[in-house]
Amino acid sequence: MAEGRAGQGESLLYLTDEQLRQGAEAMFFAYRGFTADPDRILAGLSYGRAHHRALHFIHGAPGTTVNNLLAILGVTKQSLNRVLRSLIEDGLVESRVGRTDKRERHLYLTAEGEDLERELTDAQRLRMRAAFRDAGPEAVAGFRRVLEAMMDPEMRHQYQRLREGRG
Amino acid sequence: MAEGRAGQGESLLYLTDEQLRQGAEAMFFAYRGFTADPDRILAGLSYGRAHHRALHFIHGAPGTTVNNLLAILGVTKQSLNRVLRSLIEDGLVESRVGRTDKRERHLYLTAEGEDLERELTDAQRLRMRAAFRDAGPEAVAGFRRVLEAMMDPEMRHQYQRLREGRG
DNA sequence: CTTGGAATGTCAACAAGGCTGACTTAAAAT
DNA sequence: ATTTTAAGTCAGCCTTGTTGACATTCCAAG
Repeated sequence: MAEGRAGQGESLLYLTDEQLRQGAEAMFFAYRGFTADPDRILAGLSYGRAHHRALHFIHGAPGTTVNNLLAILGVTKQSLNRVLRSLIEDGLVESRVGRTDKRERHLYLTAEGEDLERELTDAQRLRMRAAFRDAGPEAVAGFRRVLEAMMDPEMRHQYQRLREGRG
Repeated sequence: MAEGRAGQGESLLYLTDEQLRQGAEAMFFAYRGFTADPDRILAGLSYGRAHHRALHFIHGAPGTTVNNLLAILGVTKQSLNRVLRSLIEDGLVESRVGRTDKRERHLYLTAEGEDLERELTDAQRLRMRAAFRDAGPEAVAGFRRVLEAMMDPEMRHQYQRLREGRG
């Protein structure tokens, strides 16, 4: 179906069903690569991808609350809690009761937590750096533009807030 | 590729740790958007993302064998089998014994299977089409170049074989 | 004040979908 | 005839999602 419109002369060729199909497959295979390196490291420890995500975002926004993290990660609080609990028990994350609102817990990485975060992120960054270098700056800009357009609006705001929060 | 070299003065700015961090976060948020629409549909039925993947690749390569599918999906046969069994029982997938090699099972979607595949894919495509249109053809080309560079080499071959197999 | 509702976080139990290991059956290859 | 390969099954484990029930804390309305 669709396919339509391709005419026009020059090209909405990147909007054909086949192109969209290829885009979907590219997302699927690339995401596997994207998570492969940290997953390999985590397999040894008794942690999974969820722990990596928590470490990543706590590192990026120290002192964030559980609720905040919930919104970013998009999981239920019960699901996050399990992950957080093991990280806290193992001394990778510190949870401090809020001083103004004692219901809140503010989250920080310990030195040990920072170490693991760096190890995981370095593995991931190595691959991403190579991909970015191979593809070149123009491609990277396009990559980001498409990904941003693909997010749910709410997630796009989260993403942009994080960017701005770090300059 | 190439492009590289962007030059000393000019900008390897897209390779700074902060840029790579943003790239990682973009992947995370975008992948959530990417899977959100089909997930919503599947939630109602008693299927999950794994079923969608199976339907997608059987649709794209009718008659593929179980082993083939295993390689593409990158899961164990036990894991795939659970999914495949329910799809076969429910009449969405047909499994035919190979004529030249009777050990093999060749997989096809039934009419009903095609229907669900199309429903899921349409939902996903709608979002992707909008993202591609917003970002423009240049960006889409870059998007694909970066994703391809991010895949494991083995997966990149799978991806390219699929592309070629469909022109 | 006090009290009731909302926000925050915790505990328990369940399901999906990965995984490994052991084993069977049938067909093909040697 | 023996070994290897393709597929499938059974059992059991782990991670990471889910709901539901509950405790604590805060805050605002009465």
